[in-house]
Amino acid sequence: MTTSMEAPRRTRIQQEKRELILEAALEVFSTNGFRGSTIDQIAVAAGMSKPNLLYYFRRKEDIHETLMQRLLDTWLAPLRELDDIGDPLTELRSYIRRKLEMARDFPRESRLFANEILQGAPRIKPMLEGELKSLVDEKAAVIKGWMRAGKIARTDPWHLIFSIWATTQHYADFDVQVRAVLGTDRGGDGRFEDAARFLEQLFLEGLKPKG
Amino acid sequence: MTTSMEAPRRTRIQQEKRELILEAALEVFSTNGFRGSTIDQIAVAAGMSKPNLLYYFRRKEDIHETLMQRLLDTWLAPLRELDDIGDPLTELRSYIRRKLEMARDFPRESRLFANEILQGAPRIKPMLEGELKSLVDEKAAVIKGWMRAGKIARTDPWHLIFSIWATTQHYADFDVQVRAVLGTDRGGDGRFEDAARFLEQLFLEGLKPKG
DNA sequence: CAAATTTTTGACCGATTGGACAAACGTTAG
DNA sequence: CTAACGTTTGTCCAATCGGTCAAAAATTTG
Repeated sequence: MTTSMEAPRRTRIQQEKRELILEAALEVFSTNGFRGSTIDQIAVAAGMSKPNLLYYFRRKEDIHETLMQRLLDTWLAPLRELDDIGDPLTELRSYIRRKLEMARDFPRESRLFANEILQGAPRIKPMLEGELKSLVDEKAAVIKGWMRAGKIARTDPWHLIFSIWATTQHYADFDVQVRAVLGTDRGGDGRFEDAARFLEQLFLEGLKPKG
Repeated sequence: MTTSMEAPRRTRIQQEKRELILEAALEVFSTNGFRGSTIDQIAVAAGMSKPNLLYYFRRKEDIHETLMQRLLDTWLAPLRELDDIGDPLTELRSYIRRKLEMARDFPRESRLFANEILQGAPRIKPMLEGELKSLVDEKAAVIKGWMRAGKIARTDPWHLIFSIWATTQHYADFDVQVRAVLGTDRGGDGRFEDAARFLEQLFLEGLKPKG
């Protein structure tokens, strides 16, 4: 029930310290990118010495890779949950809400992913072309079904998914800009509820004035 | 009519070489980020030696700063053009189209900007809180006027602007992912026209099925 | 307890980095 | 031609980088 082949067989201390390092590395990598981050920064953030850190992860890349693998699992979970059962518009609305909640609750993960993609996805391109494409194609087919059934308006399902990704992750990746533009008053904690309300209207009804 | 106080007084060679360097630096910075890029990479891309490059820009930061200043001018031009004259829906539609064209024609500039914001905008935060906020607030007021006049549906103008930024720049910043998901067939040159059609429908009519 | 094992550290290494500098080279004006 | 000025380069440097290693310290095991 846990996981997987080839048991890592780790001690209690290894478990804890590796977790500590990954937490610190998420913070550092997500704000400085891979090349912009140093092992020393991560070690300091994790409260240990550089050689000590390298005792748990032999190479800088190993930390990044581990982080990336974990990220991708949780990151695509909301899309996996998009289901054919239930009302299409409700289904889409909760997908948007879930994605927005992830941007609010896991902004560092979002930025880590954005950094990787921005730089051409050197480490995860195969996954994008394989696993991700399959998943999106599958869900696009579901959405197409809804369109054929007249449940939602006809459009391009792929670009629809892109637009949901873009609008929700924007609040994590461009957080500094969003805060700066909204100012201290509107840029406070309420901005995610405002965003949720806006996105719901945008995706459901668009901007055309009602009758 | 050109510009500004404190004349740089540059020779013809200086003009040309500085331009060459900035072009090369845009390429390198936009794909590797500031810290991830080396002066040597830029020098090679510009076809000159590292000391030679440093003759034209004394520090790595100077190149980045110059690039950033130029970027911001052209980057906000479409929003500045958003005008109170003309039909609101048409006005918004052409703003979206212009932004999407910029993502298509200047993806490196978009990625350079995204890199800067992702890392907390250390170099341009004052500009975001000052110039950018003023501009957005001004345009938000224009949009609010349209809403009061019943020309477009009532929503949050700020988040509307964010969503336009997010959806259009997505095609530059996340280009690798978009291509990977669409595959070679749909990921070709037509993807920007597909995106334009989709975004137009999304922003005008949303997803609710017609009658 | 003591032996075996795991964890931590200080010192160190070669490679790369941003940048300095003087000497060489090219260009142009008189 | 030549002096003045602008351009280019090879060499060098100190700092930082990712990573190694042996030895010390802590922990677990018997």
